[in-house]
Amino acid sequence: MADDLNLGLLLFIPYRHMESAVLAALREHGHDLPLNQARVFQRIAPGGSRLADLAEAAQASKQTVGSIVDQLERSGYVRRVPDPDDARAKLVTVTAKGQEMVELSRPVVRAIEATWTAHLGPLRARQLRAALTALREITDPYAARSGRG
Amino acid sequence: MADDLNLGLLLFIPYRHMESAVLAALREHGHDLPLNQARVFQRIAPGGSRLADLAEAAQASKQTVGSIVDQLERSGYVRRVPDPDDARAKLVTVTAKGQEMVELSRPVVRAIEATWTAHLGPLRARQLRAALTALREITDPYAARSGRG
DNA sequence: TCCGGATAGTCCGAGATTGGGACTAGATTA
DNA sequence: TAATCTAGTCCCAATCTCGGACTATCCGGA
Repeated sequence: MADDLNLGLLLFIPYRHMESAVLAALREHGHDLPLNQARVFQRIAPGGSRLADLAEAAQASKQTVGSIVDQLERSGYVRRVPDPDDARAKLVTVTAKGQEMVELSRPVVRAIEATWTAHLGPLRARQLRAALTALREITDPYAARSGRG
Repeated sequence: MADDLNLGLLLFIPYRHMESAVLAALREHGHDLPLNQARVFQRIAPGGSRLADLAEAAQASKQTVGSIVDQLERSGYVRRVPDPDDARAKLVTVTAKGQEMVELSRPVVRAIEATWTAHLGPLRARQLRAALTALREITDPYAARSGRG
């Protein structure tokens, strides 16, 4: 495995790095979000997402995601609102406090991306983003539905 | 978030895709490896890894990784051998059965990488791997130590 | 050489997490 | 209208996770 890691792990390593850094920064600002909550939270679409969609995106059961959303709701980051299109469903939406957290994370993400860009050079950094975005088309089953709102 | 996902999530999506595919393929061959076990297993260096190193790589506590290694050991995928350099330590090494699983996963990884290459074109695919490998230098705290053996 | 402090791994136990099964309410199809 | 499907929730048992404490061993200094 040493030098020739598979692309999967190669993707995971910087992902985890970014994730840890963002979570650490949020923690310093008083938002102590566990990993599982963060992973669900970041998947919420701008106009809100259904539980079942979040479960699919996070590849976890509805019960699991339901309990994570409970916690996010108790902490005030999200809210469940009725889905106007379907009375059975609810949309998990980001509250003002949740939005504040999103805003807080933005500069951290930008700073790390800047580090990466410095290391790779602007061209390769752009190419990286472009390649990953293209890859998403064939690797994100959730992508098709994520434009709600 | 919609179109302009942060690089973190952009990295995670194809990673998860690869991981699921490999695990599903292994399952079809009788190797039913849970996610947490797979994530530890894939971090074992060719010559064996210490528990503490695996814990750092997986960003989990020693106890957690210890119990995961217990399971991998019970299933016959790894073995603990004394570390010749330090009588306190043990090296977690991959057994023949574990190696078989590694071999089994190789073609699956290659197949998915081929799909990605087809989607991106050979040049961009090469660039992607190169960029990720370069990124590892500044995002993998474990990289320095991972060349054991 | 001996000793104090650091490190590798393990055991224990409590709290959190996860998901199967079953349920209600609402949608959809015939 | 009835049969069927789907969204979300409740209950509960199994599993997972990790802080704290412990033993064995290593390392550096006197």
